[in-house]
Amino acid sequence: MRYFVAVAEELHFGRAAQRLGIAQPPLSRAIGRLERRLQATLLERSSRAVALTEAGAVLLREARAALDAVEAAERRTRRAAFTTTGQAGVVLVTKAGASSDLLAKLLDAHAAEPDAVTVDLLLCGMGEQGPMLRDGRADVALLHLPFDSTAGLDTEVLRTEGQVALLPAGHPLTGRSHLRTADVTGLPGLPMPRWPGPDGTYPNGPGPQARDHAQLLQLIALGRACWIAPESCRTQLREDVTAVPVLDAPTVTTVIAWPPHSRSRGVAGLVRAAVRVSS
Amino acid sequence: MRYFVAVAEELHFGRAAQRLGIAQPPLSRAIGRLERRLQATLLERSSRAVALTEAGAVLLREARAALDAVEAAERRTRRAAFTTTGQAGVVLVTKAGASSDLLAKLLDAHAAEPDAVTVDLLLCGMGEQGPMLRDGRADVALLHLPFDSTAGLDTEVLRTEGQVALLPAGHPLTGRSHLRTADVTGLPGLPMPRWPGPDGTYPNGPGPQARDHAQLLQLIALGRACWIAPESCRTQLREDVTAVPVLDAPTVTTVIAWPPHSRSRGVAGLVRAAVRVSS
DNA sequence: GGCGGCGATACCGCACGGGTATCGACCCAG
DNA sequence: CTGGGTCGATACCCGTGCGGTATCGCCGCC
Repeated sequence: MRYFVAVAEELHFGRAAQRLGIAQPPLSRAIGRLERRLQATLLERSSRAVALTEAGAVLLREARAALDAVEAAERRTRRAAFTTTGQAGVVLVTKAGASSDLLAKLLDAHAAEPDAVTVDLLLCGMGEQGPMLRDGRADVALLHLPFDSTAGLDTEVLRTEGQVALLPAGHPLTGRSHLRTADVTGLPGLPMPRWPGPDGTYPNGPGPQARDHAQLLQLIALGRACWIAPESCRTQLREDVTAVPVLDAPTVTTVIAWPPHSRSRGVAGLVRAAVRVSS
Repeated sequence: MRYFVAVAEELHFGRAAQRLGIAQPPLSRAIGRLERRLQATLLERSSRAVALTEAGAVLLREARAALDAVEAAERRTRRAAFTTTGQAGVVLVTKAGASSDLLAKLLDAHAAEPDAVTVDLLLCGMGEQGPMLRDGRADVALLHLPFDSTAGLDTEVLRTEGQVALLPAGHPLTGRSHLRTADVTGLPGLPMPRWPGPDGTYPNGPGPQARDHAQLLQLIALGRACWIAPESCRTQLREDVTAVPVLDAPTVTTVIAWPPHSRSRGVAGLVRAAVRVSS
């Protein structure tokens, strides 16, 4: 299955074999065997190009999920065995820099519980929490609707908040008590920065490039950019950046999420602490 | 992994090997290899009994999910390949006898769509829809909250309804315009029937045994039982069974659900038809 | 203390997965 | 039109791994 996913992604047996660290002939045979076993034509080979069939597309989706599941099984078991203390640790993943105030309260409250298990923190980029939960690198996540997807996860809502515009201190708009989205998009000289996607490349378009929150805040402080972010980011602002509420920006909901089948005692305890802190 | 799940469920190498159709020594070695590969002690062998360790319990949960995922991948791919028409069929699973009016409307509406795919129906017992979706025997399900769990599934609400008490025609309570739960529990001579669990055995206690809806209705008509069911069951009632609203019974919500990663074109079309029909 | 149940170990054979060499089909350039 | 180059399939060989049978070691129990 790993083999098939590699070929389906590369659409090229040679490159796929290279990526898998094996030679090309065994790969061809493995795919052939898989097709015979499933009684399905997965790939259309036309001697110059390789294309996915309908059934191949189905298998690609399902196989990715299945591979994630076995990877998760391995990783979680390894971790469970490694923490020999009897208390299995739990890995909590969240976007770097998001909800840090809530996170701190959550960790404090949880550590104070009598039966608290060890919590390892894992910070990631935007939208990577889902895959992390699916393949077992993490057990619980903090997500932010509507940006992250909770598909396939169990969740508890922790808080909802409005958003604020981040502007250079002293900018004319900082005198206003509130703004609308239209006020801060297309400001001359204050574009929204571009973020790198999951593949590390920046989208085309105007605006400076920012790799993390520190760079973003510095760009704003220098008067080269503006941004819209959840209210709670105010606790992490520098003095030379000002926040002004944006009334019509979408409300941000912070939720704690976990894969439904892996609700271990450790996960359950952390979730309980989270809802208690947030209410 | 299949081997480990078998051993973990039987807690006995000999029986597990028998169930797997292999001899006992290879099974012992396979588990040993797995433990070495994961660097974890999964089972506590004390020469007279086998017990799960903490890590073993984790792996059991995760391995079940993983095995379901690969089984689902195999099944869905086979089905996608088998329907050679270009249009991949979709399997819809629901509890036998539940929401049959809505189901009929849904199937009609969907069949009338221009790009409708083939829909195969699969009827199952109570609470079996989740596993069916997980291991690929079905692609979409009709669930009924709060009885079924939607953990790990994407859903759309189709309708919510109250519940009614099913009583023999002519019973004194059928004169009332509405009832409360307490009115129908513990009625002398009219107990709630017992249903077989997933393992096929009946729970202990009073009340007659009923294996399906026809038996249930007959028991009610004969004045030997009563029952509480969603309102929509009225369309399937016999003349000798009367329905009376129960005000404080929990509201039943019918939802259409599917595994989030497998939202194929066929599934999406069926869901669209469902929400259109229900609104 | 001997017997029986149960998991682990020893040893053997086959079959499957991987590697190298080569073929056959096709595109393209000259 | 033909030769080189690319790419997947095939042929053949080898080693490892998995499964089977026989047996051991341990422990509870009659």
